[in-house]
Amino acid sequence: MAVNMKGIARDLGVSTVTVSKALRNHPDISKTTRARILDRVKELGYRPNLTARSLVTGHSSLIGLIVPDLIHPFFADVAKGLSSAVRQRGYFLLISSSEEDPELEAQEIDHMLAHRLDALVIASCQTDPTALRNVQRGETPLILVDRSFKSFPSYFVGSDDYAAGKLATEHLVNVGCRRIAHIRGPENSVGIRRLKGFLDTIRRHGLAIPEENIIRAPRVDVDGKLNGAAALRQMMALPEMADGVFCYNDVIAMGVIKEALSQGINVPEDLAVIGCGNLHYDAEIRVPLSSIDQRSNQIGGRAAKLILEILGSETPMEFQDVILQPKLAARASTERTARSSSTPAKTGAQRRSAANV
Amino acid sequence: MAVNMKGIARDLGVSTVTVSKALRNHPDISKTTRARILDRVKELGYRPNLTARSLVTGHSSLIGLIVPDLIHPFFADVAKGLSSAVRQRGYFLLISSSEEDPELEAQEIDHMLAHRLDALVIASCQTDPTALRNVQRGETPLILVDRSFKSFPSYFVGSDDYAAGKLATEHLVNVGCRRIAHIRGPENSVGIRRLKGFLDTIRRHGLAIPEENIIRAPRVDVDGKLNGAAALRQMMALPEMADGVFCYNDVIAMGVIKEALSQGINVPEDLAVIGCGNLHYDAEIRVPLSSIDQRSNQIGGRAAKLILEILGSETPMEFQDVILQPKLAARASTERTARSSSTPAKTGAQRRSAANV
DNA sequence: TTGAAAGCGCTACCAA
DNA sequence: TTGGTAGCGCTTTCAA
Repeated sequence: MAVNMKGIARDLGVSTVTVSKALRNHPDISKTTRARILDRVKELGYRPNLTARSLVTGHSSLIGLIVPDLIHPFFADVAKGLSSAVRQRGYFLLISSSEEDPELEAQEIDHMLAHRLDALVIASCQTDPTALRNVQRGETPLILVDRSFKSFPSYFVGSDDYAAGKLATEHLVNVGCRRIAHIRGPENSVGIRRLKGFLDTIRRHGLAIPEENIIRAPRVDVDGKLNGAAALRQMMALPEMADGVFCYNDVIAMGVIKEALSQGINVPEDLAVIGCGNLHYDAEIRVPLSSIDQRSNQIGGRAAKLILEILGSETPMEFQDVILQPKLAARASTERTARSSSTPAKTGAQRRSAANV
Repeated sequence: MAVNMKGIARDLGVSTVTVSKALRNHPDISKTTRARILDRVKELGYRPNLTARSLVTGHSSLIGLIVPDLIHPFFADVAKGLSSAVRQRGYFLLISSSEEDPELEAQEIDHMLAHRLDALVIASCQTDPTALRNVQRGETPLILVDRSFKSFPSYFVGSDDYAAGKLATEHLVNVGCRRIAHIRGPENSVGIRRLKGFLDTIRRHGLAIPEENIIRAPRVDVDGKLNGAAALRQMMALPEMADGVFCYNDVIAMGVIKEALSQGINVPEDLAVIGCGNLHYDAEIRVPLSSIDQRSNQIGGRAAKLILEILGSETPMEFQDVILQPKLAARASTERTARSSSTPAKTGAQRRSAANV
């Protein structure tokens, strides 16, 4: 790798400029010269130093991606889609995880920008958008994915979380649930919108929502299973237990199902459960999980498309939101025939004693 | 971001050299000068251009990682471990997926090297190591993970696949299996060593291995579930069906279990099933899956440690292998009391008709 | 303690 | 069609 353009130029008795142009298929190099140069390049296994090129051209062919968790299948999906879409245009992805820590995320943003990225994609865990605002002050286009911020206009690619909440809740109503609970997510755009979709749908159907049927689960994306189980126990402690529950994500839903079964509550007969994300947990779990597919596999690709547009446009482009429509994926965990809401419900206590027989 | 050292130097009436030194805590800058500079830097939100720095220093603070699949939980684990370990030292990860395509992998290697990485980590899908040999000819340290190559010495971090095969098979023997099948993986170091661990263990116990009990599954890491199901049907077609099976990975094992249950074969009573990888599929599947934990969460961290050693060492370091020892994770899919091998076995045909009753 | 000069490997610009 | 010159933003070296 110690070989550089100067060396090749010297070997062939041409100038570095000629080599440079030949390598980039510049039209004003003669066929024979180009051939000579390419031959030598191949012979030496030479590759132009992209660091040097970046310094001159001002673009790095690097796109940054910061996600809260690299292992989470949703973000892995996003990363994969983004990576494969930009690869074809010669970009690489600089990936980093914020571990759901706003402070760490801010540091990583700062560090990434020092690498002079051509674009920065973030599924941000910030509670307020100050750090992101700083990015926008610079010259690196910022694309938010999954999570956005009120009163912070930006490019955004994500799914319609309000619609997700609506779809899930509507589905529970359709299969006959009348006392529907929601295990809600964090105080970010995603959690808030899913909750709103839930509430509006419940209201539209004239159903009641006792305050205590909205359950708050901490750290939903990390300890989901444990939190789901805990949330279920919380639900059972209520005087009138729900007959359906919309869970913020699939992992929580799985925790709910597991705990329900071990407490003698039948899913879906006693409790219909639906998650959100549709993240490959479908097939082998004991009760295949109904979920809302939020198109995680498309988000990366759409973000890539948006980035390429932004980078290709001469004049500054206006911010835009790309909102993907979620889709119901109904499976066994909500598969029951609609029954009348007049069926008297067992209380949590009743259920528990039934389970202990 | 249009701000650079020259600007700061001009503003403060010092030279760029002074600014540069102050930023890197060079000892020979006076306290007051340094303070003045750092103040101004903070005021402007200035960050040194790492591209320019790289060009001069010759190192990029970039580490490349190429894996066959970004979504595969094993590689996601590796990526996460690697990323978090090198982050603290100021490195970023340039990540790319080869999609299990050797040609594409070779291209990506080439492209990555053009970015003048400080190290390159690959879970390679090459069938022969020529492309990797080319990397070693250059100056970028190459670290293989998960998969290695015979007669290609290099730095390597992975788990002991022979031991994994041995552990899994030993466990099946211990729970009473006597006709043990293996759904084998690809013709790479991982597949071959797990197979060898399997074969040696079977032999050591004086058990028979009819040729047809070693089943070959294509594309094990992509269509695992389908292939697992197909492999099970293949097993059922044999005159004497196995009573235990060691599957190359967890996803195949899940496919086997699913198909077995739907064919009326009880797991683990009729067929004990063990996978390999221990990749978070444990809890909610119908029959919790026994597996071999291959320490995927440690591989990235160990690779990082090795890289930092290599980069820190003045003299060229010798190649070394870091081999992590796998561990049995026994769960329900192999949980049966050892029974005598004299129990007559149903044939696949008999089982099938039983299932159709 | 500070800074002038040189140069990392490449590309842009303009002249030949 | 070719190439000399300048310079991207920084660090290194060495002289002041």
